[in-house]
Amino acid sequence: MKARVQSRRPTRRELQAEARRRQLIDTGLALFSEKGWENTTIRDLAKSAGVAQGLIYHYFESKEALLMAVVERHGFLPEVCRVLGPAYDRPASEVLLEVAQALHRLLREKAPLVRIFVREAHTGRELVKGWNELLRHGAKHLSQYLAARVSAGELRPHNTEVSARMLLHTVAMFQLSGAPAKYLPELVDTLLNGIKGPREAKDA
Amino acid sequence: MKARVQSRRPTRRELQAEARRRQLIDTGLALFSEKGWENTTIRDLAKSAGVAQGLIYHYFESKEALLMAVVERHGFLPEVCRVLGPAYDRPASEVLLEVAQALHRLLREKAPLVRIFVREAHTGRELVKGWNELLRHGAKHLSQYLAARVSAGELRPHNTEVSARMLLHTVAMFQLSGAPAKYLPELVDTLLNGIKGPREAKDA
Amino acid sequence: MKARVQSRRPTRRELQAEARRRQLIDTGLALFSEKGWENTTIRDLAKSAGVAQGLIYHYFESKEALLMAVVERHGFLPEVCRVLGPAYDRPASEVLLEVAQALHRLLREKAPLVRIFVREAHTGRELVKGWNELLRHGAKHLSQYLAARVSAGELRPHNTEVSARMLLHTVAMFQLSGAPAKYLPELVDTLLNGIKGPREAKDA
Amino acid sequence: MKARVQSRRPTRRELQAEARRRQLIDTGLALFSEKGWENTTIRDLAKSAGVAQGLIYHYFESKEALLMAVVERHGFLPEVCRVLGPAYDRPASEVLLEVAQALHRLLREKAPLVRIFVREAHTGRELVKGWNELLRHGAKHLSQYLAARVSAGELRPHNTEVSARMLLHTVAMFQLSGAPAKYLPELVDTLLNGIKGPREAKDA
DNA sequence: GATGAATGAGCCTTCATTCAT
DNA sequence: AATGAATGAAGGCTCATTCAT
Repeated sequence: MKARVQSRRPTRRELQAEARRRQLIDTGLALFSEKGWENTTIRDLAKSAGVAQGLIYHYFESKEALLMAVVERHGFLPEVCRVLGPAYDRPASEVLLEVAQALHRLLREKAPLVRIFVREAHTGRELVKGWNELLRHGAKHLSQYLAARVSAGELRPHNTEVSARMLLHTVAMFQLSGAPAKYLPELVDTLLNGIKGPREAKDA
Repeated sequence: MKARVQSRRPTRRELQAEARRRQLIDTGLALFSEKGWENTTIRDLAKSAGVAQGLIYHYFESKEALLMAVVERHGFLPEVCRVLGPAYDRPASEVLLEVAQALHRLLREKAPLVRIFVREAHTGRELVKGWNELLRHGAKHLSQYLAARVSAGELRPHNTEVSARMLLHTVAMFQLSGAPAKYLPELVDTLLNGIKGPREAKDA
Repeated sequence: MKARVQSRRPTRRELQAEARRRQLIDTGLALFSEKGWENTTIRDLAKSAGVAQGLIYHYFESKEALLMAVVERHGFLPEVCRVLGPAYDRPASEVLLEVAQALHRLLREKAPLVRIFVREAHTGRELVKGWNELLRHGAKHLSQYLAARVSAGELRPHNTEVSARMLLHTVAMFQLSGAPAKYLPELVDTLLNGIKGPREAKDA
Repeated sequence: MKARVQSRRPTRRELQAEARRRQLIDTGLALFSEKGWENTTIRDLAKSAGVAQGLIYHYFESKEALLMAVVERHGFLPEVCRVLGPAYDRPASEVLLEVAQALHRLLREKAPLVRIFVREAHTGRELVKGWNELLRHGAKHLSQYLAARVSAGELRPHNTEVSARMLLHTVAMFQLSGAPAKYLPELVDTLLNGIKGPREAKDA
C-alpha cells in the first residue's frame, strides 16, 4: 500500500505479499471459471494454492471479495471499448471484420472470466453490474459507429442498434459454443449484404 | 406410470399420486427458475408445496432427478422444431419474421425453464445435453430451410448456418435482455437486405 | 404445535419430539451453566445429548435461540414475585426472615440459571432484559412491602429502597459466594435492629 | 525489568520497551473492559495500539498473560485494604460513611478493571483468585474493625461478618447498578440503626 | 401415501499463535 | 524491537438424504 503511494522501493516482503495476492487471485480465476464460484470452496482454493485456508482471509475479506478482486484484475471493459470504438471515418466493410475478429479473440483470451460472468450473471451480485455495463457499452459504441457510417452514406439508413446486436451477439455465441474464427468473414458479409438473392436485392 | 402404459382405469390413489407428482414438478419449476437450482433447498420445495420434506423423495430419487423431471415435463424441443421447421416452399421474406416472432413468443412463455437452462448450462450436468440438443436442432432446422430457399433462388448462396444463427441468437438475446418484440421486423429486414447502402450493394 | 391449539391427543411421535426438545434444553441449561454460553459449542451440546449436531437446528433456530428457550423454560420471575410479595399485613419481624430464606432457597435451586444470567448479564443480549426486569421487580416489591410496614408503624420512616436492596443483595451475594443459610437470621436481625449499641440506639 | 532491580541507568531502548509495555497494558485494559476479554482479539489490540500483532507476543506470553498484566498493574487490593482498614479507635458512626463513600469512589475510578473482574469472575481462570482475595480481605478488614467497635462498646454484640458484608455488597451493587452516591448516608444509617420503629426497638 | 425426526458431511469464517525477515 | 505473512484448529450453521412411524 505505502509502496504505491510513496514511490519508495518495495521491500522483498512486500513483493512476496503482492505475489501471493496475485497467486490467490489467479487460483480464484482458474477454479471459479472451472467449477463456478458457488461450487468452489475455500478449501479448494487453499489446497490449489498450496496455502492454509486462513491465509485467504488475510488477503481478502471474504470469498466474494476474492471474486471481486478476480474481476477487477482480469476485467476487460477497457479493451472491449477499444475494440468496439473504431475510427469513425474508416469504412464498415473494413472495420466490422476487424471488430468481429478482435472481439472473438478477446473473448477467447478472457474465456475464464467470461465463463464466470455468464455463470454469475443471474445472482444479482454486485459483480453483475460491471457485466451489464460492459454489454451496454459494447452495443452502444458499435451502434454509434454504424450510425456514423450511415451518415457518411456508406450504409443504408436502418436501426443500427439492431445490427450492432446482431454482430455482437452472434460473435459472442460463436465464441461460447466454440465455433472457430473462420466463420467470421461470412458473418460480416451476411450482415453487410443480407441474404436475399441479387434480383430481390436490387428490387428492394 | 402403469396407468399410462396399460390403459387400465387408474385408481383414485394413482390419480392423486400423479397430481402430487405434477404439483411437485411445478413447484420445482417455479422455485428453480426464481432462485436457481443450487439455491433452492428441499425445505423450500416442501414448504412451498405444503408437504413434508420426505415426500419429495417418495416421488423423485434426488433433487437432481426433480430437476430432470421438470425439464422433461416442461421441455419444448418439439415446439422449437415446429417453429423453426417451416414449410420449405414459402418465401423467406414471409417466413423469417413469423419464425422470429414465434420464437420470441415461445421463449417468453417458457421463460422459467429458459432461466433454468441458462443458469445450469455450465454445470456439466446431464441436463445440459438436452439444452445443447435444442440449440443444435434449432439452428439445423432453420439452416436447412434457408438452404432450401437458396436452392429455390430466393436467397443468394451463402453459409446458411451462419445466417440461421444470426437470427436465433439475436432473437434469444433480445428475449433474455427483455427487448420488446417491435424490433423483430427490423432484425429480419437487416438479415435479408444487409446494411450496405444501395451504391455499395450494387458494386458488391 | 397443533396439539396445543386443538386439544387433540398428541401422537407418540409428537411426544417424543417434545421430550427431545426438553432434553436439549436441559442439556443446554447444564452446559451453559457449567462453562458459559459462549464457551459451549454446538458439538458439546450434541455430544452431551447424544445426537447429531444438525438436530439442534431442527429444534432451535440458533445457539442463541436455545439459550432463550432455556431461560424461558427455567425462568423463575413468577416465583421471585411470589416470594417477594408477602402479605402486607404481617409484621416484618416475621416476614423478612421468611423472604430471605425463600430467596436463598430459590437461588440455590435455580443456581444453574442464575449462573447463566450472571455470566451473560454484560453481553447486551436480549436475555439481559429479563434479568434486569427480575431484579427491579424484586427490589420494588420488597420495598413497597417495607413502606407498608412503615405506614403500619412497625418500621421507622426511612428509605425503604435502600433497606430492600440491603437484604436482597446480601442474600444474593451470600448465595453466590456459597455462604450457608444459617447466617440469614443474623442478617435479618441486623437489618431490623441495626448494629449500634443499646445506649446509642436510644439516643438516636 | 533489570532497570528496576539494579538501579543502573536504563538505556533508551529499555525505556522505550517499558513504555510500549505500558501502552499495550493500557490498551488491554480499555478493550477488555469495553468488550470483554473473550471478545477482544489480538487484532483488535494491535490495531488499537497501532502495532503489529506479533509485537504483543514479544511482550506477553499469551493473550491471557496480557490480562494478568493488566490486573497486576491496575489492581487495587492495597487501596481497598487502606479504605477498609480504618483507624480502630474512631467511632463507627463517623467511619462507616467514610468507608462507604471511599469504596464507592474507588469502584468508580477503577470501573474498567472492575468490569473485567465481574465478567471473568466465572471462568475459573487464575485471575479469579485475586478477585476473591480482594473480596475476602475487604470483608475481613471491615469485619475486624466492627468487632473492635463492639469491644469498645459503641456497637452491640453481633456477627460482624454479616454486617460487614451488608455494607460492602450493597455499596458494590449500588456501584454496579449505577446508583448515585447520595444514598450512601441512608445506607449507613440503616445499618447502624436498623429499620425497626422506636417502640419495637426498645422492646427488642 | 405421508410425515418429520435424525444424520453427517461440509461450508465460510475467526482467531490465537508462530516465525522468517 | 518490530512486522505481518502463514498456520491450523475450531465454531456456528446448512442441507441433501434416510428411515421409523
